[in-house]
Amino acid sequence: MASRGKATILDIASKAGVSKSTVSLVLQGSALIRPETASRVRKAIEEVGYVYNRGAANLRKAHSNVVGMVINDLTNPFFAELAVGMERVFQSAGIVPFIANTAESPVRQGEVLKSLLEQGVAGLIVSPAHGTSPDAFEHIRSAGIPVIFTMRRLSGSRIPVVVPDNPRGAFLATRHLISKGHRRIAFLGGFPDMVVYHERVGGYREALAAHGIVADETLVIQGDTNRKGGMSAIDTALAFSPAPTAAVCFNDAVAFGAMTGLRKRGLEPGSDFAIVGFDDVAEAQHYMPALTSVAVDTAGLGERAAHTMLNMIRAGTTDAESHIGAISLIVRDSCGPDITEARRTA
Amino acid sequence: MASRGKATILDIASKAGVSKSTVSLVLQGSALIRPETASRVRKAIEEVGYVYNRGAANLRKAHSNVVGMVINDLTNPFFAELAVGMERVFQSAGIVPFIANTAESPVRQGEVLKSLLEQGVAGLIVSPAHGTSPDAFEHIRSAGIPVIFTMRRLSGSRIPVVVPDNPRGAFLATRHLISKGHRRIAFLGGFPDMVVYHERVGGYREALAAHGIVADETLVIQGDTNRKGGMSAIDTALAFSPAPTAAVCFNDAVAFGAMTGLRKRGLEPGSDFAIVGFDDVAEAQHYMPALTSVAVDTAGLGERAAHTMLNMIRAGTTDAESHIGAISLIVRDSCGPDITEARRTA
DNA sequence: GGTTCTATTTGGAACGTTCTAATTCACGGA
DNA sequence: TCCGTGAATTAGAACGTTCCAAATAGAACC
Repeated sequence: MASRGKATILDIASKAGVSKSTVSLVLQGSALIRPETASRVRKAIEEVGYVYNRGAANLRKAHSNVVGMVINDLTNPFFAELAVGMERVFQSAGIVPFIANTAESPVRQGEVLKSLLEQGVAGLIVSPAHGTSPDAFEHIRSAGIPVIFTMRRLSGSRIPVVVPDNPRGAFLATRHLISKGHRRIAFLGGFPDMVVYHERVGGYREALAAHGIVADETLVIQGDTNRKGGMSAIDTALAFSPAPTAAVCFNDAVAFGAMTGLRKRGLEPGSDFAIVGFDDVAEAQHYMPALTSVAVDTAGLGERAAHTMLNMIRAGTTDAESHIGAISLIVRDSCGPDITEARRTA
Repeated sequence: MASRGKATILDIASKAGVSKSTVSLVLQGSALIRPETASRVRKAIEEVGYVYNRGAANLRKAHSNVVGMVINDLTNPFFAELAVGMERVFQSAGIVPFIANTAESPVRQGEVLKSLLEQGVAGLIVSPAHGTSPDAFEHIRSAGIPVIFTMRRLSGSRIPVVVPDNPRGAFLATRHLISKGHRRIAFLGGFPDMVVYHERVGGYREALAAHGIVADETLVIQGDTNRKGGMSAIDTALAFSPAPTAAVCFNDAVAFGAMTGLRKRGLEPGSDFAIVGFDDVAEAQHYMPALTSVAVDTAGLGERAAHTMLNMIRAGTTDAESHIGAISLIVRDSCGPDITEARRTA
């Protein structure tokens, strides 16, 4: 049946024999109205199947209850895990996160952002698409809407950031390979126009330097930060002579790709070539061989970002402390045993 | 600087020296207003950094431009792929999909749905959480909001559905194993309160019957539809005597779990035990061994669902044809070579 | 009975759009 | 001069909420 026009606060007011103001108060759980009246109103609400019109409310209220999560690649399970961590926090604060995917396209990102803004979001948590210009966000921020970057940052931007300790992570990963006896170690994936890339490559170089190994710049191989990028990067790496015996990968996706690439050439990851990943996605521990990776506490970062956002919203500010999350190296099987002196120089 | 109150249509009207009606018309790209005036207005819009208030507009307009995608498990890359397919279609129609995750919890799903409805969505594409009661959605539908189920259906519901041909997929998968010489074939994962489960188990049974194999009901092993579920299901399966030599898995996640479980017991998937998955997620072809799986054309299903939704919105109806997507078996390495008579009866 | 409280309830003006029904203006024809 | 026409613009009433200020009803006090 469902009458075409949806029920409004007015309908339920007349049904309950009170004024619209009273209904509004009940909806907001105000202590002002008499419990008895309140329950009568609630009953009426139930009966007509009323649904609250948040758009109308936001017209009067200062801010909405939705924050946007703008994510550059939803098919990377890493971001899904991040989203899940955030949702937990937001849920209990009564605010609803809407997730939008930009598929790594700045254009798409612009559209998505526009929509979210039109919808009147209270804040934005963003992992910016590759190639984003920083202005876009400064603009939003200076309009008074809190923005947090997560996992990626834009150079020169003053927007608060929640990221893992990338340099340290890459340092630990590299040091691990060195301690296993490797000397020719490649770095696979990523592009120099991402800040994260410099952070991770920086940690890698630092570790090499700290152990007196001269970095061979040809072993730093750029590429897409997904499986495919990993497969082609490992091909490039193995073409050098002498070839590297190990690689630190930009992230786990690249690492999985690199491992597949090794197998294609008849090399077994772990025993023939050591691989370390970054992110420690759920899949890492189930892979064959299980992937040694830098764990970034994804869900924790998500929660942290969500909390920070909550505080910004409550305080009505667009400023916040950035957070650099602790990382840890999870050693599994993909680096194999220590290599012998013979192989090292082979 | 950014003055606290955001600019409205009125501000830009006075700035451009026209009425608010004119501005509104310009915003909607009406042909009524003189191009010269239009560009003057657009200039003013640009200058003040005006952002459209869709909430206010929706108060007058019939329906909004957002549809909700409610997904039961965003960490399953399968759903991310599905979402990506939908987004492509919606984007070009000027409508914005907001994604929300229910983490397989009916309670969470209820909350998410409530929010979406309050936000005034034009439609809902839902992969219902495990344990959802059908009433929840009939309710929404009878309020005039188009709902489509995707990937999963609820028994007894009249809501249109976009799903792969599950019985056929399971049939093909099972037949493939039979043709390889297997006779004791398990079915791993899923629960009988999901319609999909019955569809897939049904296809499995049908294939067995078609080849004159008596189904052993103990080999149909229920469990969670994720990696962990797969690991425990394979354990259960191998405890039987005689043990099965092959398994059809509820989905790829279960298949990956099962393969990990096999390795834990020193069995090699492919050569020692044959595995077929369902969904053919991107990872399937990169796994070791590459997973034989039933491809469901994920992106295509997503596009189909989105198109159907678009039509429903435009036609103002809550009815639509259901769509059963064609499937195909992708044969890779996880079923190994044909088994010998000797092993079959071992 | 009149006052002053307190506890509830309510009217009405926003909020930023859209949309219908005017209004205005310039022009050509009678 | 007056009228009709059509193009361009506009006033003003919605839309469904919130929230301030004000109203109402008892109860308590003198």
